[in-house]
Amino acid sequence: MKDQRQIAIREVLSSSLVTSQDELRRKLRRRGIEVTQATLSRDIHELQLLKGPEGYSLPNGHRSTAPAGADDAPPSLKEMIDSFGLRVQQAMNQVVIGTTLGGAQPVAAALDREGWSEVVGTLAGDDTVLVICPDPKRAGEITGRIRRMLES
Amino acid sequence: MKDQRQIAIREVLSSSLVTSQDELRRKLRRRGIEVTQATLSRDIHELQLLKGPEGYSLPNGHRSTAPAGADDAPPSLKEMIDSFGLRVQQAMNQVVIGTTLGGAQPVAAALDREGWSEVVGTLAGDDTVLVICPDPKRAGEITGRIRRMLES
DNA sequence: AGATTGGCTGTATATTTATACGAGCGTGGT
DNA sequence: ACCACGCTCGTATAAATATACAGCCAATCT
Repeated sequence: MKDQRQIAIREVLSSSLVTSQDELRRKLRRRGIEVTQATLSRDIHELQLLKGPEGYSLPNGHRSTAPAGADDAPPSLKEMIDSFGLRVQQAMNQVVIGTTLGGAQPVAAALDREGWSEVVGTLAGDDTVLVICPDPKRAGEITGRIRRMLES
Repeated sequence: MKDQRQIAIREVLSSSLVTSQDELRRKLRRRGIEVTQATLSRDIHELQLLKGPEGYSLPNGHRSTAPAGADDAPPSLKEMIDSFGLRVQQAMNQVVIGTTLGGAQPVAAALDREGWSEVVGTLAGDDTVLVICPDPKRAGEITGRIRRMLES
């Protein structure tokens, strides 16, 4: 019942414009599927459909957030540094974090997530994260904070 | 007023999870922007933001409509900033441009294409472009120019 | 100047969506 | 058989979002 209905929903959406759940309900009824708006709300949630000014649409290939599967809390910076961090060093207003191979991206992402005001932006390669701070003073602040995580 | 607010909205969304317009309203208030839910509804419509089970998200750069003119002139920096740009900030002789995920590469490419003399080089990650300038003064020049594009 | 137009916003409210709760049903255990 | 559990769904309603309407302001026209 449910599976078939959800397939039908995707079919309807891929071929016509739907701007409300009630409209979707009417279109499904023409296909012989009769349900309430509440059920559609739940289906839409499960299918991870998106609603924009142009109505509902199928989940956009590129998930901007998580790969949808495992929904845990995102790992903290501390955990990332523990797992991947190797060394930190400051250079003027920049901080360079050395990581294990492949660890730079996750560390940079976790760093961004912290939302620290001393961080203007981060760039990650394969095993190096470059952190840009407004000035040397705040770069020092960040360096210390990360070094402390490394050493804990 | 409106332009600045809409930029702030994109920034908030790119860095935190927002599941309702009222939540967005509170987060904007912490940034000193105070508006009503009704206005946000209109902004969200104009920005073509999408809402899914995971909250609001930025439109996925690539407009689905009309894959028509595939090979036109390469997109201008202005267009790239409009599509992907979130924020600009200067740090000494560097300029950091925050973009939507995946937007850094195209923005950096467009920036290179401009051939500005104040730009020594660019580096792009996933959502951050680092622009290196000869000195702070010229970095300020670039920052202003890009900020103006953001706010248009 | 006074009138007119258009953009932006808030208020109030209509419309749409999400959810608390409970009923119905099939499965597996005792 | 009986019960417990889990899943699906509808009803009723809470919560969230969109919009009709009006006020305000600045720019432009007569």
